[in-house]
Amino acid sequence: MNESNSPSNFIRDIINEDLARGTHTSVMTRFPPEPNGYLHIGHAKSICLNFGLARDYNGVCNLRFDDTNPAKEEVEYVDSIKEDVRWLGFDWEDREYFASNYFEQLYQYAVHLIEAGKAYVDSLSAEAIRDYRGTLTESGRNSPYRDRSVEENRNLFERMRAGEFPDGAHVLRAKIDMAAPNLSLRDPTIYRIRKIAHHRTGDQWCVYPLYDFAHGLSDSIEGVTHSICTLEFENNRALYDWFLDNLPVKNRPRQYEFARLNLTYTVLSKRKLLKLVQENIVEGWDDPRMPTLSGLRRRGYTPDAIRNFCDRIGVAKRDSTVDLALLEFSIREDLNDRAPRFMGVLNPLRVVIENYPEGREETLEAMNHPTDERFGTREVPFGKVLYIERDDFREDPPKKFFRLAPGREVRLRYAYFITCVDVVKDPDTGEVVELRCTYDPATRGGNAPDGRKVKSTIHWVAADHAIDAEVRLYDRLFTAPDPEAAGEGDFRVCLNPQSLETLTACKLEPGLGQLEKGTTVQFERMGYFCRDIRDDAPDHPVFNRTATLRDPWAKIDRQQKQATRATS
RNA sequence: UGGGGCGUCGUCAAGUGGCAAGACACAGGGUUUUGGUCCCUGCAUUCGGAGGUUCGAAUCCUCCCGCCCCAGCCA
Repeated sequence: MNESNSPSNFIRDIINEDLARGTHTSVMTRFPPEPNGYLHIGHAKSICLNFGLARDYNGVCNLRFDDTNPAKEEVEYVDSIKEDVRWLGFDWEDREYFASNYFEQLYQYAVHLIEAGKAYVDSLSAEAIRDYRGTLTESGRNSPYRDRSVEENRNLFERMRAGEFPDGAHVLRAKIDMAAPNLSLRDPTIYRIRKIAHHRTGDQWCVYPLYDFAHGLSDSIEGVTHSICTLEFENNRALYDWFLDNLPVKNRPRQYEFARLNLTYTVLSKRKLLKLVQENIVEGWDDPRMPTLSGLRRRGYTPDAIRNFCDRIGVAKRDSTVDLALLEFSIREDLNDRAPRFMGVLNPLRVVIENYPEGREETLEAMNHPTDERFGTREVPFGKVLYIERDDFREDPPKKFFRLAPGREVRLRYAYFITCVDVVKDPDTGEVVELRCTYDPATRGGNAPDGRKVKSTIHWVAADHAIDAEVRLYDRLFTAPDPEAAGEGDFRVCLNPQSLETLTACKLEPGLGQLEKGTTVQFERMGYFCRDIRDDAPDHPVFNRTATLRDPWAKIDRQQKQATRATS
């Protein structure tokens, strides 16, 4: 039955059993976002779970917008949600539903409850209702309006719908048990008056159902079999069941809860993400530092990488926090296979090849992928003046530094061996501004006929053909593994000041000029970079760093620097 | 102090009475015209703790400890 390579989990166990026992003959799930924000990587977990289950069990998964609160919801969000789910690779076909489609049916269900003496109109204020609810350890008290007659309740509820009362004047409550130890059973509110236009139903309604009432019944209306939500709804399950038990429903869905995704160095709550956007801490919902799907997309993440990540993290009931390194691993793994290689110099250092003939130019052949020849090859221009990465040269090379240094020979990738013969510095600042090198013409293409080896191969770009570009180096948004805890409510105290470093003087090999927006490539030795879809212009290429490559040298370098700091 | 959940490697996570999968991370080594990729190797005598049942327990029982969720007319 399970034909995918998605790992098993407790929900699959339940479905297997339901199918084996004949409780269900088919599976229907649903992804039920509230259109009040953009989707993030945590939603991706839910999407992959729900759509993945439908796919593997030959069932279907509906997309249903849980739009019962007109005060918070907007069409902008429904549009972005659809785009993101589609981008992730899932298809809800014609099953695009809205809880608001069921408002009339839901209203009738509420009337049914009233007529059965199981719901009443309460006229207590919000504060009074809270007061009457009791506490975690003390039971609540019945509202003085709890025993209104069916007639009176029906009449009042009709007039609520008709708009006769202002917001807050009355609510409809389920009559359950004010002494229930489970607070969600203490006569929960199921309808409130909200004289606000709804993004889909306009001003057709001024009473709106609450989540607990609308959700399970919407599941039932659609024929959902397994309604999967996150752990914080476990207490609500009793209420979910109560409505289904007390109303004449045709289908009987069951709710199951799994642990929501937490990621280190990341916040994943819509409220907090909204705050990052509203306070301009980031540049929008699709800022490449955001864990939103639109942000990850703009960063250069692929749907495959995200889906693989979701498969790897599993589905269970215990609260957990996944290491951000696993997400990074997933994108590197995917991009390693599919990203064509190029050379790009981020922090250029000018190099003049002294023995290379003045005015001469040649093109060299480079592989577009080191192990997959289907990517083919390309020509890269070479000349007397080049740029190399500033980090690839050290005047006083520390131990284990294999790259260029005075007197040292390295290989220019796909080109020649060069040796540094002189260092030119700015007379005022002492800054290295140029390297004078010699090349060995016999090493064209990168191999020495005499078999001699070099310890390092570095990337380069020919000065005369380089294109100028802006490159944005992104890093984690927070410095603390748990930004929520670290900030004690204010996660802004642990914002990473280096989460964005903009480099404006980058030199890229000419082939990169034609690269389509939104495509991700590897700048050899530097990482994966995605051509920006928003700020890029023909005369102003912009690249976003998707991820760095694994970089053992960076670690060694850091350790060495720490060691010298400790001894001095 | 009420109710609902959860505790297996640094982080995720299999395991459902027969003797601790896998992944990431980490640490070594090999290959390499990316200090990338790839390939080897190592990494829980132990499953929150203590008792008990059993020939045998992470799995069953008892007690204890810890963590999460619930007092919106939010979802």
